[in-house]
Amino acid sequence: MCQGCFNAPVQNSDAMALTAALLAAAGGLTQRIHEGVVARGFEGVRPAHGFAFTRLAPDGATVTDLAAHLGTTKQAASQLVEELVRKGYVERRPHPADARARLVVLTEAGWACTRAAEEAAAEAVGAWAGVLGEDGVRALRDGLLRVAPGGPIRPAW
Amino acid sequence: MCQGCFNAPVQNSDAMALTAALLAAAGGLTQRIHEGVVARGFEGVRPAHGFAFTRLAPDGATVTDLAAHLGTTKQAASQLVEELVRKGYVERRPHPADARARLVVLTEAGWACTRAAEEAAAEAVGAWAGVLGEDGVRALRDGLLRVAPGGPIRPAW
DNA sequence: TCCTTATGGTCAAGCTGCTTGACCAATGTG
DNA sequence: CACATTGGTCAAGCAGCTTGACCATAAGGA
Repeated sequence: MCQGCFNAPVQNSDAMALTAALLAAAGGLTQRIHEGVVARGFEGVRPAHGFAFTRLAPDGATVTDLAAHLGTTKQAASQLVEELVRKGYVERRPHPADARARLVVLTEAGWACTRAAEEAAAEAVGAWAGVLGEDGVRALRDGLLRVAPGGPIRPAW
Repeated sequence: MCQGCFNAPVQNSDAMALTAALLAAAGGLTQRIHEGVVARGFEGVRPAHGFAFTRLAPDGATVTDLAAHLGTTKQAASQLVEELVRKGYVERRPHPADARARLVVLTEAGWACTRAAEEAAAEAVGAWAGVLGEDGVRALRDGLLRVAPGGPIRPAW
């Protein structure tokens, strides 16, 4: 075993504990948000759709933009958009400045779903505030932001 | 929009920021551990295998145990074990107390890979200590542990 | 201008990891 | 000793993604 790592200030077992806690928290939070969205009446949506919504929300985006945001191929992004169109959450509009491109924008249902996800997230995080307190949650968020500034938007494993 | 949520102490946008930071941190850390494991010469391993290793490490486990740990069907767990057997990381031994069951245990290569993952995790978390300090990392870990005690081991989305 | 290259998007085929369903061997329970 | 239960595998199918090919528009240079 690498002596440097073995003798590092942060012990291996601690690192694994942090990793496990991080994965558990992320997985649990994602799950709760998803359940909250479903409970609010939005069916046929997966967490992956939420990652797409965060990119589409402000002013829409092209399929290529979305693919870059999600870290997938543009074919995969196109299929995801097609699915969201079928389900009524987004629609394709002609791009105002490029006849090749198509601007994908949220429909009213898409906006409603996005708001539902925000509510569900606030609810789940609110439960955390009951354990850590408002300050604790803020500290957690700030620590994570400082530590993962450029992390992947769509964790895939 | 739900007024209760809108007026909640933790604002929706804050909740989404925390969620994004959490996902980015988890995704980034997983990615770095994976890269560290690959850099140490272990090929053909995916993060999902690491989740399996953490269950098999102490004394081995049955396929059914593993399936429960990973949150999948036992068929999926069986296929994963088959793959790990092919790659030399685990082996199936007869179960000492039940002739139906088979005990899946790590081989020497499996142990080496587990140690490599621990080293890579310690390395990645060590980099975080450079930003947050030792105390900051500890606080982060403790906060996460308090907030996600029973979260899923294998985040899937 | 025309030709060439780059870019946005889709269609089609294939692969991988998982699921459901069926089944067998061994266990335990009355 | 029947009979339901449990551990495990085989087989088929599905969902989400990838690679490869292709078309339409755009951008840039001679």
